[in-house]
Amino acid sequence: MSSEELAARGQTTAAQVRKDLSHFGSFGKRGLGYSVDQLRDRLRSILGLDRSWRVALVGAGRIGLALFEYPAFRSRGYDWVAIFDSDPEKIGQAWGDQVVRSPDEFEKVLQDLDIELVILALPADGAQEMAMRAVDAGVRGILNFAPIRLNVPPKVPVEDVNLVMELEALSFQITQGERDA
Amino acid sequence: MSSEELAARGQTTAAQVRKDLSHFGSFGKRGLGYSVDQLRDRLRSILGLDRSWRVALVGAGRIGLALFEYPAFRSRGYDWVAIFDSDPEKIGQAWGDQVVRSPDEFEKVLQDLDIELVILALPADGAQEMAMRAVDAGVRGILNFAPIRLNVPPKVPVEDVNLVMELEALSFQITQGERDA
DNA sequence: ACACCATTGTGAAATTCTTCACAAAACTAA
DNA sequence: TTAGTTTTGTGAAGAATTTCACAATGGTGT
Repeated sequence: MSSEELAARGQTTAAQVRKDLSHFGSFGKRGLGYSVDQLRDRLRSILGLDRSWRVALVGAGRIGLALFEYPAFRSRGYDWVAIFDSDPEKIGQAWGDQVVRSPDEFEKVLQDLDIELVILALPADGAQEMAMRAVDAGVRGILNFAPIRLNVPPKVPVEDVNLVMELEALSFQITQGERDA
Repeated sequence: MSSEELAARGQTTAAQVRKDLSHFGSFGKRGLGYSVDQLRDRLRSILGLDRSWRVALVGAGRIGLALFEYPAFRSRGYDWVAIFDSDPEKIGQAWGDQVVRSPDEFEKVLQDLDIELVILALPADGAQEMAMRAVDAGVRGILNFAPIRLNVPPKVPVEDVNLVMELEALSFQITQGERDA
C-alpha cells in the first residue's frame, strides 16, 4: 500500500505519512510502497501495543461499568485486574471475574498485582487523591475521566477524557458555522 | 486576573493566552489584567455555551446509559429530548422522563423535536448509517463514540471519542519513557 | 496634576510543522 | 541487460504557530 493510499484512509497527505513514519525509521520499499502486515507489526511494537497491560478501575459507577464491559479494551490487551469503589454498598459486589474492593486496600493491591494503568472514573473531588495514591504506589499511567486537571509528576503520563468539553467543542463549531454564513 | 495567572492555571504561557484572546477581541485592561466574570461571560457567548442544546442519544447500551445519567451534561445546558435503540427489548423502556424509541421514528422525531445534536453510542457497524440519517434529518453536530471515522458532509461537525485510542496513547507514552531512560 | 507601576495588545523574530520536489531505489518487462 | 515505471525518504521551501519584546494604556499613590 502506498503512502498515497494510507493518506487517503487517514485523512492526511502522502508527504505527511512518509515524514511521520520516517521519524521512527524506514518502513517502505521504493517503487512498491509499504507492506501492511509489516507496518502494523512495527508500529504496534513502537506504540507499545504488542503486549498486554494490567489495568485497575477506580470508581464503580455507571461510567466505570460501561468501561469495564467495553469489549474493545479486553480485545486490545487491556486486562482488568482490580476494581475499587468507596461505596460500602458496592464493595464486595462481583463484576465478572472481579470483586469490587475498598480503597483501603488500594496501595497494597496495586503493588501485589503489579498494576500499570489506572482508570479514574469517579467524581472530581476524589480524583486528585486517588491519582496521587496511584502514583505513589508506582502506577505508570492514568486515564482520567474526572473533569479536573490532575496534578501528578511529569514522569507519569495522564490522558484526560472530558465528555462535557467534547460537546462544548461541537457547540462552538456550530456557532462558528452560523457566523460565517 | 493577569494573563500570567491564567496561563499558570491553563498549562500554557502568558503570551499564548493574550494572543488567543486577541483573536476574538480585546478583553483586558492594561496594568490590571482581565475581569474573570466578564471574561467568562464573553467566552461563553463566543463558544456558544450561553444557551441550551437539544440532544438525542442513539444507542441505549451501557455507554449510552452512563452518558444519559451523567449530571454534568444536564447542568451545562445539554437537554436529552430523545433516546433511540434498535433492540426490541429496550424500545418502550422508560429512562427518566424519556422513553426509548425505535429507529423507525428517527427522522420524524429529530425534526419534530428540533434536535440539534446527536450522540452516537452504538457499535461501529450501525454508526455510519445513523450518522447519515441524522445529517439528512438536519442535525447540526455529532458526538461519536463508535470507533470508526464517520463520513459526513463537512458542514456537520463531528467530534470523536475513541476510548481505546486514549489507552493506547498512554501505552505509547509509557513505552517511550522507558526508551529515554 | 504628575510620576510610577503593572499589564495588555500586537508587530517582529524565532520556532515548529507541513508541503514540495527530486535523487535514489526497487521492481517489471522486453 | 537495459530502459521504463513507481514510490520512498528527505533536504529545502513555505506556512503556521509560538514566543519575544515593547509602546500604549489605565490605574494608583502622592
